[in-house]
Parts: sequence; C-alpha cells; structure tokens
Amino acid sequence: MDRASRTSANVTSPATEAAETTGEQGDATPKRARARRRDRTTASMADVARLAGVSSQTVSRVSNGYAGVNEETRRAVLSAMKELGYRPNSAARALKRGEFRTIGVITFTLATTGNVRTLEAIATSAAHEGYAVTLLPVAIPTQDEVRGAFTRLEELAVDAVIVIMEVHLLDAATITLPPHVQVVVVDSDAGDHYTVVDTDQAGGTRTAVRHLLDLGHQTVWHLGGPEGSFAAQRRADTWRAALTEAGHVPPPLVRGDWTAESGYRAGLELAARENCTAVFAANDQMALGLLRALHERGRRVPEDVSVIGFDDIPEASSFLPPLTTVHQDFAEVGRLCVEAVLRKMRREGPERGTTLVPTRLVLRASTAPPPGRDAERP
Amino acid sequence: MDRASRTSANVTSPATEAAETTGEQGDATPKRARARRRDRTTASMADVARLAGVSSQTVSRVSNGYAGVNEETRRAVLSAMKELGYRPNSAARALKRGEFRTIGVITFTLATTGNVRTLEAIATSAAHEGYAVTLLPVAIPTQDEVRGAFTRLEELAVDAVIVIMEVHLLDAATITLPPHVQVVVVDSDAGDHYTVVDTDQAGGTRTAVRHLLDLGHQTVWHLGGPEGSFAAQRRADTWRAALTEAGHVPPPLVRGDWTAESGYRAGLELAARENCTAVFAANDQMALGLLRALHERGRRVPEDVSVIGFDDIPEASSFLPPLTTVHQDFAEVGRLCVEAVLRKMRREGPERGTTLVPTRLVLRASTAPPPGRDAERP
DNA sequence: CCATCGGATGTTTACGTAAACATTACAGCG
DNA sequence: CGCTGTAATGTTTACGTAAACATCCGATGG
Repeated sequence: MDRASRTSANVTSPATEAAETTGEQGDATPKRARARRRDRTTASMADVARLAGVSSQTVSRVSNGYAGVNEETRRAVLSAMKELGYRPNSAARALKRGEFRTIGVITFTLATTGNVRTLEAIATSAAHEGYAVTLLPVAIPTQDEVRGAFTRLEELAVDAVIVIMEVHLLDAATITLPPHVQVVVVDSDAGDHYTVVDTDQAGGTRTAVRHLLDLGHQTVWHLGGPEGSFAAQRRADTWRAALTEAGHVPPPLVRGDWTAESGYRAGLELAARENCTAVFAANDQMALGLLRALHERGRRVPEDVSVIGFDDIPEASSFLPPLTTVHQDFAEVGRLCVEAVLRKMRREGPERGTTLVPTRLVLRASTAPPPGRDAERP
Repeated sequence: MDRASRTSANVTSPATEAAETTGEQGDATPKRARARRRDRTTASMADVARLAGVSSQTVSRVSNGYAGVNEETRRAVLSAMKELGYRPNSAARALKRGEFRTIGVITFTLATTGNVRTLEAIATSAAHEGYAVTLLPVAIPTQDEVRGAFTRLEELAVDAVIVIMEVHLLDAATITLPPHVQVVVVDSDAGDHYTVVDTDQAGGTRTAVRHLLDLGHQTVWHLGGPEGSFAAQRRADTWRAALTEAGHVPPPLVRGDWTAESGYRAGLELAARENCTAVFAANDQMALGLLRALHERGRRVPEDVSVIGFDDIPEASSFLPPLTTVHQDFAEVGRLCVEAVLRKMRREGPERGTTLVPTRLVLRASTAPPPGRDAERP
C-alpha cells in the first residue's frame, strides 16, 4: 500500500519541503519566492547546490561524473540530490550542449512486422547508446504527409533521423532537411545519396528461388509486394533475374499489398493455374493468405504446390503447413541503423553507402519436389 | 536529380551565407564570430531579427502567431525566416515554457499486435495534438529494468507517460515518478490508483464464451495467456465466471505465453482430450498454433472442435479456417490514452479511474455446434 | 622561505526563447 | 492643444545547465 500510494497523484515534491527548511541565503525573500516559479515541483542545480553548500557548478560536475571532485563533496552533493529528488532538466541540458540525444524514426506504418521489429531494435540500440527514440508514424504516404512529418521532426528535438520507407518519396517532396540532421534509410536503393541499411533482398530472393528450382520445379511464380516498396521491387527483380539466369522463363508477376488478404486473392488466381507448382511470396503474411487459397481450391501444400515466404515472422512455424521462408534479421538492421547514424553524427563514417544484412533460409514443411516431375513443359 | 542532391550530405546552411552578407550591426566583429558557435548550421531568432531589422521579441511573436504584429513587419520576419532557414530551437523553447510537448511510452515488447497497434494509435493521436512520442521498450520485464526505463524517461524530455503493461510491476519497483509527470496505464486493473484505459476484457470474454455455449457446447476450454499479464488474468477469470454462471463446469486452464508456438504445444494437449469441443484462446496467435495442432491430430475445425480467438489481427481472416475472434479496437484505446493523459496534464479530468473500450465478436468459420450433440456429460 | 604547480571549487557567461515590462507613436477626444 | 488610450515594437530578464575562466589552498622543490 505504501507503494501503491506512490502514484503521480499522491506525490508531493520533496524539493518544496527541503527548500522551505533551508534558511540561509540572506538575500531578499521576494526574489527567492519568485525564483521558485509557478510550480515548485522540480529542484534545480541551484537548489541542490544550496542544500549541499557548494556551487551549482560543482553539482554539475557531480551530475556529469566529472573527475576533479573531492569524494566527500561528491557524497554531500549526491545526498542533496537524493533528498531533493533532483533530476537534470534535459531541455536546459540540450540547449547548452546543442544536442538532444534523440533519434527520430519516421515510418509509414507499424502494420508490417519488419517495420516494427526494426523499430524495436532501433529503440533498444539507441537506448543502449544513451539516445531516446522519437516516433513519427505517417498514416498515409502522400508526399504532403511526408513533408509534414519531417517538419514536425525538425521542430522536435532530434539529432538524427532514421527513415523506414522508400526514400524516393522524400526526394520527391520539397523537404528542407535541417542541415545538421543525419539521415539513415531502410528499404531503399538510394545508397548513392544516403546511408542505407537494409536486408540483403537480392541474396534472400536468390536463395529462395534456387531452393525451389533445386527441388525440380520448372519455374517459380512470384507473389510480389506493392509498387511503392523498394523491398518488393528488389525481390521481384531478383526473382526474375534468378529465373532467367538459370534458363527458366519467369511467369507473369502477381502482386499483393503485403496483407494476408491480398495473398488470398492472388492465391485464388494462382490456384487456378495447373502449371503453378511453386510460389515465392514476397512476405509471410501473403504466404498465409496464399496457403488458405490453395487449401480452399484443393491444392495441397507442399505435395501439389510449394510455397516459400520472406521475413520469418514468429507465426510462420505455425502455419499449415509450417512455412519455409527467408529469415530476415531485423534486429541487426535496427542495430546497424543506429550505429550508422551515430557514426555519421560523429563524422566517423562515410556520408553514403549501403550496408546489407544477410538472410537465412529456414526450411520447414511448405516446399517439396513438384508432383509429376516432367509433366508439362512449355 | 535536383531533388536527389538535396540530401543531408549536400545541404549547405542558408543561414551561414545570409549571415555573412548581413553587414550592419556596428558592434565588435569578434563578438559576432564567437556568437556564431562552433557550428554555424542553425539560425537563431537573433539572426532572423537582425536580417528583418526588428527585435528578437518580434520574431518570437511572429513565430508563435501572436496577434499584435503589423502585417508588413510580419511578412518581413517570415521572409527573413525563410531566407535563413530558421527553425525554432525546441530545447530553448522547452526550457522557457517548462514543457516538452512529448509523451513517453514505456512497454515491454513490441512483439504483440496489441502493443504495437496501441502504440501506433498513440503516436498518431499525439501528433495530432502537437505532441511527440518518445519510445522506450524494456527488453526484460524485471523490476530493475522497469526502474531503469523510468529513470531514463525522466531524464528525457516527457511531460507524461503511457505505460503499456501491467502496472503492478511498477508499483513493486522502487520508482520515483517525477512529480509532475502524469501516467496512464493500459493492461491493468489499477484504476483505483491510476488512470487506466483498456479493452473491455471481461465483455469480450463473455461474448466469446456465450457464443460457444449458445452453439450447444457442453463447456469451453481456455487457452490462456502468461501469468504476468493483466489481460490474460482478466480473460481467464471472466471465462471461468461466465461458465460457472451458466451452470457449466470450467475445465482446467491451459496456459500459453501469447506466441503461436505456445498455442501449438497447448493445442497438442487439448487435441488429446476427446471431450474438448470448444476452445477459447486468449489471443489469435495462440489460436493459430492451436489450429495447427488440431489439424495435425486430425481434429477438424470447426466440425470436431470450435476455436475462438481474441484480438482480431489482420491475419485472422486468412487462418485455416478463418478465425472467429473478439475484435479489439486498439486504435481507440490509443486515442483514449492520449486524450486521458492530456486531460490529466491540464487538470481537467479525474486523477484515476478506468475507461473500457468495447469489443466486437467477429464471426468467421472456426466455430460450429459440437459434433455429437449430447455425447458425454460429466 | 618563497615560487610554482595542480587539485578542488567558485564565478561568469552564453545557449535560444518568451514572459514581463518599457517605450514609442499616433489617433481620438474633450 | 494637450491628454489618454492603444497598437506596435523594443528591452530586460529568467528558464537550468555547463563551458570557460578565476580563485583558493596546500604541497613540492629549489
């Protein structure tokens, strides 16, 4: 109950009481009273200094772990801090230091696993480096929206920005980037203009396509992602290239929008094609919808049709059948984003270039050799 | 190409050039040079004022849309702002105003749909109100971790905090909440001490259980969530109560940890029970695993076993079979969180109390009457 | 015994903004 | 014609912190 009562509602500021009992300081009382501002909820360095009997500069030194402070003095300051419940004012700190220790993350949506997992990794890595993460989702990816987002981010307190989306939408908008803000981009091929960190889309795609071809499939169909996405584009391009290089004819591309529902619709279409024995879905959600469509149409997976996904979401192992898929290391992508953006801020790294995070094929139960090996041939 | 070159790497500060050409101001040059700081990337109000030939206070008035400014002067200031690429310094602003216009969100994980969707809604609503959202995921929900998170949040710039987790973990930790920071909690029953916004767990659960009983099932099994979660606790309690009230005997509780994998494991167990004809899963992911387990064990859904989930994740409609589930309005929860926390900050609302967001039963294809109506009876 | 050095601490100042207060100029009015 | 009121703008100051610089004091060495 003691604990439960320590809610924000019940908190009384220890700073106030302590200040009341601190009777020295001979100067005019009205000044003191005025100096205590409209709310007397927070203690400043000056308050701590007064209580500890030192200068505020010494408090600052203790607060920042500066070396040249006598151990005894340090303890006195720390104890005063504790008594007053002192917390450094980050606004003042940011103003003085000229940096916010905050990274902004701009993204269209948190509906896709990839964005979320990347974001989570970014937040974790950033926290580890002493940075906070400010989130700014932009609901509708129009150019105006994007601009709006950035404007807000500028006025907010960020030292750097990580963009989780196709950056050409940024280029296309008339955005004035604040000059000192560093940008790192995910899901883009703009490595010649930006610093880009991304999953090795091409590598993952090749692995997937090759796996299906190695099983003996004549060709591989592709259930692609939406047009705006670089990842979708890259996966589709590589899928086509990989087939062509191996001497196979790429069938027409079928597009979805990343959702399971779109995968289902596309799946109904693919299920109707007798010669479709292998499908590479651009993400696991669409693969899920695809599996349902195939099931409804009586095409067994993997006996009749092999399906492979991309992402390796946690649920993929519980699909019917468990999905063979390309594993993305989102955590690593997020980590590298933070690393890259901090390096840029410290002018330690190159201004641009692309870093790719390798993928890994996870074999489960949704792929198998085609049914009648050499059934039909074009 | 013009656009592409407007990257952070290529940006030159318009402020610098303009300042260079601003030759008036007769005072000592060295002072000017020093005042321009180590980096000359940002223009301050003083710079704008100088260029526009007004005082910085007038710039401030224009910047904040203050009324008493001559239209001509206003235009001059705006034009100077544009020329210098002026952006208000939010650190200085926050320091002066005593508020950050930022809401902190603390959460254990972004792995669950609910947290993410709520977070997204919070961010959107907050942005709409002119607030930023600072994210702080805490990897492992130990008490020390929680305390660490809050310490960091305090030192960061937040005016309020939304906690997406069971708040008793907070109570149990020795956290000193900064006195002026308002807290709103999701996933808790601590409405007597905090402001709580949550989905109507009980209502949703009752709807689900009643639906299955109405179909004629003798009883309903429950695949519950992990112990630490209030939502899991609440759903389990209500499930038990609803059964008892209807004169049915609640079977033993089977627990998972929200993941599909845990649902699968639990599902294997449930599939072995002949008398299990209806299962209420505490979330959709576990329902997915459950479906797989039942399928593997040859128990058809919904012919042999009915399954109902909770959450209504987008993928639920693509499960095999499409999942009947309880729809949660996460967007509304997030929106209400922001609303509540802002109201608390403005002292317009009550300090505590619980707001529940209603659920909705979404009927799909995973539920049906039990196989042999009056087969066995306890 | 005094100059010097360096550790410990204090004082001053600036960061950029905006509230509070001060000043100016001009219109309206008796 | 001078007084008053008000709109427009300028000046001063404080927000809380930390860099830069200043001071103090005891120890060390010549």
